[in-house]
Amino acid sequence: MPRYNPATIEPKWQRYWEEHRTFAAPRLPKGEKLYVLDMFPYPSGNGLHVGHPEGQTATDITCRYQRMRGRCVLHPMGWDAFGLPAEQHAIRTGTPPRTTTQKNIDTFRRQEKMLGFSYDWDRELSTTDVNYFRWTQWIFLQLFDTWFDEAQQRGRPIAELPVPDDVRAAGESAVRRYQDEHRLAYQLEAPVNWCPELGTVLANEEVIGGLSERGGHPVVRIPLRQWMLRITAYADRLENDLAQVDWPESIKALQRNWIGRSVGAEVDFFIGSAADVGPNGKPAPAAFKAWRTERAAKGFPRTAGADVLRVFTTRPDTLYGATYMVIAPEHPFVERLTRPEQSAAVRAYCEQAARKSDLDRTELSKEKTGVFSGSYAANPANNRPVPIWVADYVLATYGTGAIMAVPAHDTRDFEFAKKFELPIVPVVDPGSSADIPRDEVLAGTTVYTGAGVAINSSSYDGTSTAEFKERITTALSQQGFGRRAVNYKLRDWLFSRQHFWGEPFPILHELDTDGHPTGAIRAVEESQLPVDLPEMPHFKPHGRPEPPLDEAPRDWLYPVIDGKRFKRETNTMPQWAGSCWYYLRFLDPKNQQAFIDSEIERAWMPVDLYIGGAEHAVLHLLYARFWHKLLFDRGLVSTAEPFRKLVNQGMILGEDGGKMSKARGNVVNPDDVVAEYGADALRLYEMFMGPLEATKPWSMEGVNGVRGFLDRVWRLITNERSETLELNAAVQPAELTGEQARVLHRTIRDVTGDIEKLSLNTAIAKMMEFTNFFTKETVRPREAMEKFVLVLSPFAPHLSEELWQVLGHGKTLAHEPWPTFDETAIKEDTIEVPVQINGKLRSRVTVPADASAAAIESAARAEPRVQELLAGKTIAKVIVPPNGRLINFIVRSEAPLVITSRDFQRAAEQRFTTAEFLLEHDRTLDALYLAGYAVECTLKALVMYLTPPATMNETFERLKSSAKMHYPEHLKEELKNLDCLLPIDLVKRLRRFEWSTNLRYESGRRPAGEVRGYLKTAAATIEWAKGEMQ
RNA sequence: GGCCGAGUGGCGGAAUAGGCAGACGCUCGGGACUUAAAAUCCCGUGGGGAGUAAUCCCCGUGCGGGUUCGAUUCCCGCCUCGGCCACCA
Repeated sequence: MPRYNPATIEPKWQRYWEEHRTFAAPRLPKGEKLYVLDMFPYPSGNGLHVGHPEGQTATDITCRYQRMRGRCVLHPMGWDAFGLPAEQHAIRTGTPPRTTTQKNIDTFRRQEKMLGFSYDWDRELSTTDVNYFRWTQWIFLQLFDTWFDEAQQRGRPIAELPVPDDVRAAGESAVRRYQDEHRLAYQLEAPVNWCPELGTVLANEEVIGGLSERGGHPVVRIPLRQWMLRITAYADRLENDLAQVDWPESIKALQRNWIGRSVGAEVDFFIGSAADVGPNGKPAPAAFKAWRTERAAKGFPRTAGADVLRVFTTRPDTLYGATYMVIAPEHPFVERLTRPEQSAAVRAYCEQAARKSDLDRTELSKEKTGVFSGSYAANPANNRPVPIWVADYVLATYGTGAIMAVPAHDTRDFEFAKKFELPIVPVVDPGSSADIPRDEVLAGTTVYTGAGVAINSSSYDGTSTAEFKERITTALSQQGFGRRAVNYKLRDWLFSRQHFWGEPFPILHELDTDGHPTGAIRAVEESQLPVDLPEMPHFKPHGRPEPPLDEAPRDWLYPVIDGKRFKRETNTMPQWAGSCWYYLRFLDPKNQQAFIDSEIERAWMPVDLYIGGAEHAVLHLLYARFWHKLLFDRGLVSTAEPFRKLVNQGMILGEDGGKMSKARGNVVNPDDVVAEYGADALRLYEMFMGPLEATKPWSMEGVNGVRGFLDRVWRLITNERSETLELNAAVQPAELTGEQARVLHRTIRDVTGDIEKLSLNTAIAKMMEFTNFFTKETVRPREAMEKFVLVLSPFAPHLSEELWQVLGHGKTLAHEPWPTFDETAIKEDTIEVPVQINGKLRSRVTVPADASAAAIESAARAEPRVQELLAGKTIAKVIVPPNGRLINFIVRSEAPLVITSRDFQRAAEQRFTTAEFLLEHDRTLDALYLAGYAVECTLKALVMYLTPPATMNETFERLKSSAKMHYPEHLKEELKNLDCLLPIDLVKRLRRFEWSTNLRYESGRRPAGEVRGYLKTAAATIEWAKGEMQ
């Protein structure tokens, strides 16, 4: 009694694939290559999550399909295994992170294999393998050895960096320092986010609202020496090259947003030296004049001197409206600019700001705070002195850390100016428009941030905002006061972490004879790589920002090279490092000579399809692209972009519709699902849930549903009643009937198209339709069954392999050619064409598939029901769309309206309303006309009545005269009968009636069939209205 | 506050170069088989209405407008939900 039993079938085929190395990819592609990649998982202690197989099944289906299409497919899997949890586990239990990590990897590998993905397991790698991270270190050395040539917009070897003569003259160590300042990997003493709880420094991206992203612990800012990567140098290319990749627009937008390019101008405001400032804190006019003259002669300096406050603005056109300036509390000039009388207030403010966490700054954002420094700068546009304030709404880390404040045209400046009663001078006239209170803008009581026409701007008055920007930027640079400038939100990448469980930096710090660092650093020789992690005696945090590796054994920590003692860099790299290039290592994972063989790289790159979660939409993808561009610039890879096509899978929610989490108790474990329903059912369900990109809730009933489908497929082909595994008797070597062929070929065509579009949920629906059809067939031609099994195989590979074997095949179907379809077999002889009348579906006609528009029309006209509906009507127009999939008759009624006084009389005799009477005698059009007319009259009357100063009598007279103009004589009688004057709550009642019926009817667009429903309402309304009037 | 995305039956979702709304699945209801149950198979399942019936009609894709012979699809204006960023000058 062999029923479908995934518990035996699935391990059997997994073993087969492994033994036969069915999915091993060659060193170099044979034929057309396809590189399909999943974002490799972090092997957490919780094991695989149902979210992982979602994207992985999609890539697996693509791979299995493309293999059968003859593509040479590379599909690898590995582990992003450095990370904090293993280290924290080590601190708690003393278990070395490598041990924990290995155990987790083993669990993940078992689970991945359990799901039957067609990975080439020979290429498995982990970022924590020494053989892997030695090359991560090697790439870091490339970053260390590269500077960015702005002019050429590319990274070049540091040896090619032009060194200014004065630096060269100052000696070798000056040159080295100059080079170190220009490397893509450089050190910086910077305020960093120190999290005492985690014992580490975090990147800005890892801090959310003043708390650590992981664990939610408080974070404080302290200065510390850090490694930085100069990603900002690549900002423009990272943005521009988005144009050449096939990624979702939303992800591109996220990246652009993160890079945050904005175009504007830098402008210098003169502050002068102490000697240039008068007793009131304002620059002395003479000094300012001298400065202006000097600037006109020398131009705008590259770096701002001490005599100016440099600002960045995207609105140089509002320069005349800059009535004050603001500098960040961390700005280097704060102390200098603070006048004695303000120093207590400023110091208190800055101390308070320093204590504030990011969270506080965000939460207090509603209320602006700040303090006057006592000093002034000179506005270069109008030569007026403007006060300089210190406020934390200006960020030290963006632009120059100082702004010119234009309260009339910037919301934040406006709020600030209001609070501190600073002058507000409008310089942009918004012009008259309905939504903008122009008067208030011109009075300075409302902020306006849009474009307009310049005012209060000297000779620029009347200039449009866009033109003004251009002109003033040009003028400023001619005068030496400013220049065009571009700014980015993107900051350089803080690349060091104070963890043990990460890649050590291949960097040595030179020590003097006393064992103190000299400040000089050098790279570890390539030949000395890898720098492995030392055995650590313990993993206890020592509570200082220095990394755990500071406690490493001395022989590791203090190497001696050429008789000189060094100290190793003890920071380690962040988890992002390993994931920045793993897609390259998969191509050549065992190479001991190079990070990748360049022939192999050229042959397989780029990644053709990359699928993973949207949580990596910004950071991982930006970092990886950055590294890739560096490698590209250094001639180490052949493509400018690593990932040609990117797809983000959506999140899978718990059955309760919330995010899966232990706390909610709604986590679904793949092991359980596979044990109960099988891996094929899990795979199929995850694809059937909905579109890949959508967020979808899990449903066990849904899993059960697709399992039912697999059961039906099993019964379709095998004989479940037999003792042994054998074919169902209905499966015979028979010719396909026309309909069978149509179903088969349509299924092949649709599934093929859907896989190409990654529309996998609809692909499965098509296969279900196939199964539903053939289940009813008593003869199931073998050919159809075989082709169907091949089509199903990318989705449910285990079941398909088993059925393929039952169908008599000796080896795996993984490399069988993908079935082709025959368009002529799909074509039906006849098609059913919907017939619309006035846009409403009324009937269908069956016509030959190749029928012309004229043939469709005559067939439609011949249809009895259509004839009935068109009887007595004039066909104004017939529409048949080019594809011939529909016909629409546009008709106008020319049925004469024959409502006579006799009708009214007889209706009254039979105690009907006139409308009811007409309806009773099948004179629906007349009845509708009457009803609509009556309702319209009622409405008109209502409107007139409600319009003062009309009295009831006046209203009635007006109504009658209006009726005289538009309506036939005999209907006026009915109007009189209505005697209409209505109470207010008729409005509600009428609203429910679609009174436009009348108008539409008059224009002939309403089909007669629709009349009855309206009529009832209308008749009832009239009746009710009459009642009201008594 | 900014950017992006989404609103369709009891549920997950189909269908958009504008053309039969609700494919496929779940749920639920009915039936067949069975001593019975499970399993399986068949039928029905957006709401409302008319009819003994075959069948027919009306409404219906978040709300309000618009374009069109025809709008879930396109345009304008809102509402709601979700995601990301958030004082970026």
